[in-house]
Amino acid sequence: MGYLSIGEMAKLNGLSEQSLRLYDRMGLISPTHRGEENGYRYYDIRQSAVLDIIQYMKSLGMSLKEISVQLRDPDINYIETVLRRRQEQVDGEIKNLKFQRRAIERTIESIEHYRTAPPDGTIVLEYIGRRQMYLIDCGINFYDYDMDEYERLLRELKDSLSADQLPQIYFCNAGTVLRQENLAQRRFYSTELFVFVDREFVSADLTTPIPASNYLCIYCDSFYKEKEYAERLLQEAEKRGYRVTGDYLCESISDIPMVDTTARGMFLRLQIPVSFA
Amino acid sequence: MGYLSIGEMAKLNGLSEQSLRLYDRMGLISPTHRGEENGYRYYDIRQSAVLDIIQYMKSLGMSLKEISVQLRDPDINYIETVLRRRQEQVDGEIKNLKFQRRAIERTIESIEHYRTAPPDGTIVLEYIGRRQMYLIDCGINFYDYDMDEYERLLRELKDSLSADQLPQIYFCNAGTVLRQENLAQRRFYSTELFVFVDREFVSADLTTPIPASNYLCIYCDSFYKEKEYAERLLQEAEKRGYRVTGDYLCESISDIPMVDTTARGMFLRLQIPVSFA
DNA sequence: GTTGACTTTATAGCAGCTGCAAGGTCTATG
DNA sequence: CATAGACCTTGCAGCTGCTATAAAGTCAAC
Repeated sequence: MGYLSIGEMAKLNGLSEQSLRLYDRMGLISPTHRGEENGYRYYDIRQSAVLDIIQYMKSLGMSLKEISVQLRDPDINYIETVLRRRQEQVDGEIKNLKFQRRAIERTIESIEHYRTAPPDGTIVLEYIGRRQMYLIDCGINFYDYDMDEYERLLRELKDSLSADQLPQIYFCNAGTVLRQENLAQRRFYSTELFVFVDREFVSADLTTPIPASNYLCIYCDSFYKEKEYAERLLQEAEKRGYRVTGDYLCESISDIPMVDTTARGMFLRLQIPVSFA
Repeated sequence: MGYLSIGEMAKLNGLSEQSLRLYDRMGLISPTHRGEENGYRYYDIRQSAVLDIIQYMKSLGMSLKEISVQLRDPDINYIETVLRRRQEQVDGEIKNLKFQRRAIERTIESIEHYRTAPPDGTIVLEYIGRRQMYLIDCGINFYDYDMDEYERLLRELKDSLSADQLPQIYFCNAGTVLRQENLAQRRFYSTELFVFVDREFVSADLTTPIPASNYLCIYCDSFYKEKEYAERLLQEAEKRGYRVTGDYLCESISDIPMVDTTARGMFLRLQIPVSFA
């Protein structure tokens, strides 16, 4: 009495007939009976318990092969090991997803910023809140080189990020620092690259805080105009009677959507913190 | 000057040569040059920017095909849509993983419980803290039927769980309730199945709280001994002069590791809440 | 006896790679 | 100049956990 055909068993347990056949072939679970004449698979409803276990083990990230080994020769210690391994893995995945979640927010904000950004060459005064940067010193003055070398240095930044277990995703918001004293003397010398990161996600000893301030900013759509525009920025600050209060930043805005398949699409916001006095 | 071979490009960007060749074939990114004679791929380091974008898009869950479309004909609005879609997806995944994380903890506890559990037939008094159960009324008195029907009802519970968007993973901790008044009259009539769930993860209106209490418990290794053991439990309570203060529960412990490939491996803890007086 | 729902096996495909084989090429050293 | 060893090319097979399809056989109901 009461055997279930493959279709009934599948429906009852919410999986496909194909999966049941696959599990049979892989030795996870075979029907208790086979039709003598027709070769049909007939399952006992109690085998649902095995399907539950299979499902559970799958959710633990075990492969079908591993599962079949466990079903054949169950080892509770092994299961416990898998559970603990999986627990750590899940913790890691949660952390990653939280990173990613934040990075996506950041990109959306960045796109909005890009959309509303003034055209190339515009100078504006903006208040920018407190930020946190992840900084590396690459030991090479990139102003002496061109785009190629800059790309090479970006790779270094990228490697450094991943060495510190930070998600690559922050990488879309990179930039460079020019120290206040160098800028004052029009000396384009800098070896420092950064990405902006989140204070709440990245440990404090890896990051450098940038205080909130009013910034005099100029928007720029090419890597090659940077020096010229920076000069304009300084002149404008002087004209307006602002005092420069910190380091100059060259921030790349919305790197991602600016796709140019031969080179990095650039939209930069060059900025210097200023006070009025 | 300075073209990169496929190996250099791969190393620089932390992916395999095979992947670069795949991306070429799929039309995501082709080397700017090809060796005339030897057919070698030569990349421009600036193409790293494209690889960054590809990586970013991949992390957004886009397929290589979608990515190639976007690279060919970028649409910032589409990107934003993908970003928002991905954001929701990430939120869902985080929620799921938190569920899973908790369920794994629960299973590990369950295994530990199983390891230290007394042998079949032992009666002990245990304090059990507050619990939360997800309960369904299946409308059928399962004491009138055997294991087959019980399996069928478990499937119903399972469907109900997934209809309420709860993870199947809780399913490993199922059990049945017998109301106090029925037990008192030795009337084995119950239509209620449950799984234990977490208060913090499952909305309150889906769950029923079980207060903390001392429970007189008997451990049982077979479905078929339940009635007999429940009777023993009642007699023991009487002998010790305890008063039954609530519903009887039949809780299955560590369902998962008890693998018997023909039927559900059972280890039950039958329990009645009692007070002394 | 026919219809239509079911079953069987076998085979191919998916995505995003990895790995291998067979063959050609580059560069450095002897 | 020869040769070794690192590199490159294409093409094909394989991985996982399915899904989809085809061709053929079976069952239950009318």
